[in-house]
Amino acid sequence: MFNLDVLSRTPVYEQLISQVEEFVLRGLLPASSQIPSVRSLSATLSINPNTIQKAYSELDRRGIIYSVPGRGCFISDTANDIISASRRTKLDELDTLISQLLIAGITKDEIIERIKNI
Amino acid sequence: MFNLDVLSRTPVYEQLISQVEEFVLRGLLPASSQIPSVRSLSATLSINPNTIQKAYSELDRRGIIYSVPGRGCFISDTANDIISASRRTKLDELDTLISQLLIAGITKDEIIERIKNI
Amino acid sequence: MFNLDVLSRTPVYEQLISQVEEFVLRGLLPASSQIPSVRSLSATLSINPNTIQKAYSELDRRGIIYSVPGRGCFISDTANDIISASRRTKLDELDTLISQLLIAGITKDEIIERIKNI
Amino acid sequence: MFNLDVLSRTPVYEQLISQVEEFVLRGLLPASSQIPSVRSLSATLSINPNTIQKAYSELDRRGIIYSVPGRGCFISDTANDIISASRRTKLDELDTLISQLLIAGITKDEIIERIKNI
DNA sequence: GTGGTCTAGACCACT
DNA sequence: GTGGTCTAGACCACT
Repeated sequence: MFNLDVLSRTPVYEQLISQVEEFVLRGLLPASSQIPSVRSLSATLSINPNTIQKAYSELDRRGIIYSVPGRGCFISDTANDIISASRRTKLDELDTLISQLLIAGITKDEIIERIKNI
Repeated sequence: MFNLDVLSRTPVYEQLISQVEEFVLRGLLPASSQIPSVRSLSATLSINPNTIQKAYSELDRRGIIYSVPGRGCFISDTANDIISASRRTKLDELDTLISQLLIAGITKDEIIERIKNI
Repeated sequence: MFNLDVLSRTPVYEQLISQVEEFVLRGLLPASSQIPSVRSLSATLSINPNTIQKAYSELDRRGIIYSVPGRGCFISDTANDIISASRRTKLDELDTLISQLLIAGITKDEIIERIKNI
Repeated sequence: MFNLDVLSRTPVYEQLISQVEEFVLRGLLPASSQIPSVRSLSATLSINPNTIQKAYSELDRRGIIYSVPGRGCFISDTANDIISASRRTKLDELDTLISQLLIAGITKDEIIERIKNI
């Protein structure tokens, strides 16, 4: 299900969050559906359970999943909305920031070049 | 001195702010030097004095110029530092935001495409 | 709602800013609540829309309201915090400045007399 | 000549700076006049020489005195102007800050009460 | 002369 | 309808 690269510069728990979000947006993880438990995912992916827990805690904090002690973790009803809103907000912030940079005399080409080098 | 395009989508007062900043960064407007009065610039550029005033107020608020009622407007001692720091901060914010967008599953190409269309 | 005195030495737009802040601090304008539109307030108070706009722009710049073109102006989630922090900062600056004045040989009585005459 | 109180909450070096300034403003220490050496003042006042040095360094940094290695420290030609300008600047800052506090809804009485308690 | 505030009113893009 | 920008021009206090 999940495809993590432990050698990537992007932290594994961020990769996991991204993939859960991606699955929700694509309808592969609908509201109320259960996601793998920390322990099973840890075993399947050979990832330290603390890393899985860190990703799940962040998803829970953002209201994308909710955990029921003793039962497991489930996709919330508002998950799709929250993820969509979050991306829209970040893209809006990007537009605002780019506008400010252009006003500050930094060209689009300079900005794009910088992004390519991240 | 200043070169404004009233037909541009970028507001005239923002163009003026940018150009004052640019001149400061290039050393053409050193600390303590006086910039044209609201009225004289209004006449030279054929721009309403209110528009000039709006740009000058913003520059004053940001500490780049200081205006002395009855005397005129002057480049502050800290102008260069403030402008440089502001640009650095904005570029840092850009890096942070791009990282978050990448984690959110938006690709560099999508981001660059969006920037090109601003 | 708002109570402005056009004859006061304090500019009308500053009076308006103060009163919005006061209402926020007192909980009369909670986060996300909409404030009157530029035009409606202009009509109600018989104040030019540009003056209202000036106050709203400043409140927006400070993060106390956010304006959505075409929709209206709304109290931000952080409005209360921003206003409180700003006041605390200004009082701290006052303490520092007073200390420097005392060191410079200016007495408390002279300072208080000066304040009374502002 | 100088009258320092080691028990005061105001640091001794600040007391010394204040008194040099006061003497300059009153014309008791005219331009080019020599002030006591660090060592002699340390002995006369029974103050650690480092404390005297700290005050002199600050006065030198502000252009109020200049030290000639091997000869001693002297009041600069611009001392009086610098001290006067500094006090005027601080009083201007006070006016600005008080105005902002009043706009922020804090009353003169509250400000004066706070100052009395410093 | 200078900057700062304000009125009166137009036009724009956007919801 | 909404906010944002801009023109045209008046009046103020201050240098």
